[in-house]
Amino acid sequence: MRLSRYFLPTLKENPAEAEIVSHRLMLRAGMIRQGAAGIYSWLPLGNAVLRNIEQIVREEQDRAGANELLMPTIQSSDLWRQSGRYEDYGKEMLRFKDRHGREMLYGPTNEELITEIFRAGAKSYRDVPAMLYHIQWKFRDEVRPRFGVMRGREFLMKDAYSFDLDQESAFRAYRKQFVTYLRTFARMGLKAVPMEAETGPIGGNMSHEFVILADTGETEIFTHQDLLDYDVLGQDIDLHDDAQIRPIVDYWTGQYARTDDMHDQAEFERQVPADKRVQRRGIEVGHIFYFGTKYSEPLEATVSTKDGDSVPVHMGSYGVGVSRLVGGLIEAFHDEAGIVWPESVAPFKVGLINLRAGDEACRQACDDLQAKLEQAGLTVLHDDTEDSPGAKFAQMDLIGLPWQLIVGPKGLKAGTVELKHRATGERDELSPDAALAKLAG
RNA sequence: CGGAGCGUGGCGCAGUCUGGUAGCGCAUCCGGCUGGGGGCCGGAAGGUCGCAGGUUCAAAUCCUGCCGCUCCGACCA
Repeated sequence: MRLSRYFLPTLKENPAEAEIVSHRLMLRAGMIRQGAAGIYSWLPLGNAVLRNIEQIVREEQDRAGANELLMPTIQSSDLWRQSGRYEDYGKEMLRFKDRHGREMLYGPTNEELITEIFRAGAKSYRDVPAMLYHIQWKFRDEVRPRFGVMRGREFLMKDAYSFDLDQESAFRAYRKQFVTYLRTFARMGLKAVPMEAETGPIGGNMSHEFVILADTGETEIFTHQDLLDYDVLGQDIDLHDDAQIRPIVDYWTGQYARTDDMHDQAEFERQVPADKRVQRRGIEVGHIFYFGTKYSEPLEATVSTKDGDSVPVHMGSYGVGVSRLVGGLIEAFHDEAGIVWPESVAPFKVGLINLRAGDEACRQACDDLQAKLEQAGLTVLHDDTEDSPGAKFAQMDLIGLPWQLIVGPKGLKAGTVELKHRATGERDELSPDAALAKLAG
């Protein structure tokens, strides 16, 4: 992609309304534009990141055997009355009427709808266990939206739902998602820690919040260093084998990991040796629940057992704040100059900078490099504009692409280009071919 | 929902107290110079001063009402 043909309205100055670093950087990097309080348009650069995150979440859900579907953003009030939540949810739920006067709502979550879908399609114990998920926009009319996309009113969320014959089977589904979450966040380069959590308005009796580490995060967490060093991606785990995932879940849940509101200093010191105690800040990006038959009973989502009895299914739900993660990732990965994307979610892998757009040799070298990088399957943002070098460096640092490939007339005469690693600041002068080999390899 | 504050060109702000025909920096456009960390010179364009009403010879400025946005708190992915 040529920068001259890419809609990237970056800002040199800080917008006044943005207080926290991720919000500020997202606005400055031209990723989002606010439409109303807590409601954002995703500009091309922001959208690219959102899609990358979404894809990682999707791949890991698929890996866990969940089936993707897509439920609507708008729901009718009927099911919500059946579950009793139409009254409970309060003003956070955006309600309105269609032209026929029917009560509609913009879905803040989907337990009712998915339960109804399952009820209609599953009748027998043979239809469980089942796990369904979708990635869809939701709306919660927060009293006070803030922190940009981290606490917006409209947000993109992955929510998965599990349906099982009994509690033990439901717990297996829960463990599967638990490990899937560890994998999902690890793939984004994040350190995520599951914390025992209050269940909140969704209800139920087992729940973990997944908190990612970020120095600017709003939550204080206390935990054991070993959890942060745990390598889940390095293991070859069969998620469908409970014997393999159970020890992992037991290990994690056996360690001290609490947020400040649940923290007990004496208990912390008792459980964690002094040199392993970690007190850091974090952001909640995922939440998993087991809630049994809370929805299946009132909505009559039952299956028949082998004996011919009809029993309500045991359910769990598993959420990931996809759009929130964009902000969360920036909170975790930024420096003075701007964003520092982990490679797995970066909007482009390489920023190709032509320092002298008017120079024929530079132009040819850059066109050639862009073509070859793209042939190698790498995404490239090629700055082919007439801006001054300083402006180009500053902008490229701001948008945080992992690699900068810098081509200037002086280097070219010497047969070299410069490869800069955004995260470490490391620079290498090497031949264009060597740079290609390093990036493509 | 309680408390605080802010709405003036795309962005950041001054001007409001003390009414007199709207200004600065950045960005944009044109020309030239420059060319490894948001460069320089010259020229240009761009604003119903959030909206409505009122006071006044005259309102960005004073008064009333409304709308929007932000921050702190309570609440949440």
